[in-house]
Amino acid sequence: MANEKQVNEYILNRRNNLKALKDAGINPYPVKFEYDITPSQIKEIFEKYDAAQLEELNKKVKTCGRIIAKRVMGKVTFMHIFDEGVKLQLFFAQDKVGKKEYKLLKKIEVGDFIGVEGTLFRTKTNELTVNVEKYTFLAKAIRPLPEKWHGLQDKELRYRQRYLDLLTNPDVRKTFLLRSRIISEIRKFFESKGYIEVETPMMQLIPGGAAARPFITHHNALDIDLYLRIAPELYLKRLIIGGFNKVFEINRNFRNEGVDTQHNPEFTMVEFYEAYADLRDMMRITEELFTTICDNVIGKRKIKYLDHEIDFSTPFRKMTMREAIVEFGKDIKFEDLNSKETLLPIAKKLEIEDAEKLNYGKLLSEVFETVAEEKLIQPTFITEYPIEVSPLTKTIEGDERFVDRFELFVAGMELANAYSELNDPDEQLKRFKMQLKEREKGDDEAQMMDEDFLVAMEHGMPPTGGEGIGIDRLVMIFTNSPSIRDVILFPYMRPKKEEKTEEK
RNA sequence: GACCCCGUAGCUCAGCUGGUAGAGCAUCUGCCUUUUAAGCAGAGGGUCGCUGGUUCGAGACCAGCCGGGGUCACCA
Repeated sequence: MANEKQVNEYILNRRNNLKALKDAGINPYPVKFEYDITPSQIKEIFEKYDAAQLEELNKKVKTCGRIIAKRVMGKVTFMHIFDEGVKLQLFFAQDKVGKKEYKLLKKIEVGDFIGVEGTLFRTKTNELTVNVEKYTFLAKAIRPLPEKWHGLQDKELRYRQRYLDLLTNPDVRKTFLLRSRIISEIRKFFESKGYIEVETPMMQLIPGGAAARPFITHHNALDIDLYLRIAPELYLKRLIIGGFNKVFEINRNFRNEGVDTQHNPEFTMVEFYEAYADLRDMMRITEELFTTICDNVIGKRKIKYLDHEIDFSTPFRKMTMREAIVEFGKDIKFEDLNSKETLLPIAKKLEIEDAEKLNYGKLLSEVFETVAEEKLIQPTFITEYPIEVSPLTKTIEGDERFVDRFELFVAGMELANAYSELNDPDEQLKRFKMQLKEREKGDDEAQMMDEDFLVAMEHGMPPTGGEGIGIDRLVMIFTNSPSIRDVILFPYMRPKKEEKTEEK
């Protein structure tokens, strides 16, 4: 991407050095370097040896990395290379590497990759260092790296050029390492319980399983529009019907909605289903999963998140949606929550938009979100969701208005959503029809009818518990990150407008 | 989508009440055999996000646009 405007003195200098290396018969981009030890292994193994021990050991190493600092002192030069988050110092003396080789060192600069052979020793200031005898040029950088001790601060550049962020800001590297370990732990957790990992379509004819606007794409050969999935739910249930009793999927969902500190258009969920399980089982699994991550990845069950201390000790608190409204809402009584008529004045007072247009269940959810959601700091299961907002969930015995569902809240964020899955095909048809009516009323997030899914369910679906957990938000909590962008390597960014480059 | 804040050298940042641009790192030249934010001496580097406007004069003031951050709305 040689942009005319970006050809500046830095790039010119570096290109000149590149040419000088080539002229000296050096391949600036060789195929391979056979190292026998990495900088981090050197630090790990030899940090405990003192100067005298190292001298006696006379340990030869062959290692490599990216140059991040260079200090020329006449006929000796110090460099630091960086590899896998670890810094290692190199020492070059003209006497040792040879006059010609030492002179060529001038063409090697910060950002370049280098391989070295030499012996380990300690400098006067006691730093473990490679006394280089031979070096090999590994790759040339023709753009400079960001400044060395402030790192890259500009948020826009950090997100757009995450590789620079990762190189210069150690905490960022840590966050993404932790993310990787958390996902690995989640995978191990489900596998150890006999779940199998599956992959279901990302491109769907009918985007089901959640209430959200989808992205639309087009298949040219078939000349049909397809949707990027908003959830894998309906496909995972087809697998339960197909006799896989425990399945999970860790993958991306896509929702065509606003972007903020808790929402990215594509985000990662783990969704899992277990035949013959119900909502209580899902609660237990959720508690166990969170404590497993605490124990195996973080090392403790009480963690700091922003201004809060979050305590993942089990059991997590459980409240019904209505109980939460009464607890956190001012002057709201339980009796007020039983009908649209009694809810309306409360909703109006809370300035909920178009409250009179909402049905009972939506109104109740809106009131809950306004009054309680952000106050649910400690892990809390909220249960008994209204049927109107839960078209895929079984009702509670004895009260047809509510369903057997929970959402888990931590630090005021929705982290998980679980159901005793609806498996009665006639009831499911009724629920889809309810959704269609809402859609006709203008709710473009109401769910679409999926007849193929209904046919699957008509073949018989066992009682099933299912759940989805938002991995990005979970990682936010465990890495103390205030924004979802801090836990997604390449978050959504508006494309940069092309600047017209005038010819000169 | 609304509102608030931000955009100055490769990077990190100053720049007053409007008077034609500054520092540190980095780069280039020279010196230097134990430095680590190496040091010393010197040099170069800018479409002040973009486009208009006000003004004798704009990095600064005004308008619009582009990009970013945040709050709210939306997203159960």
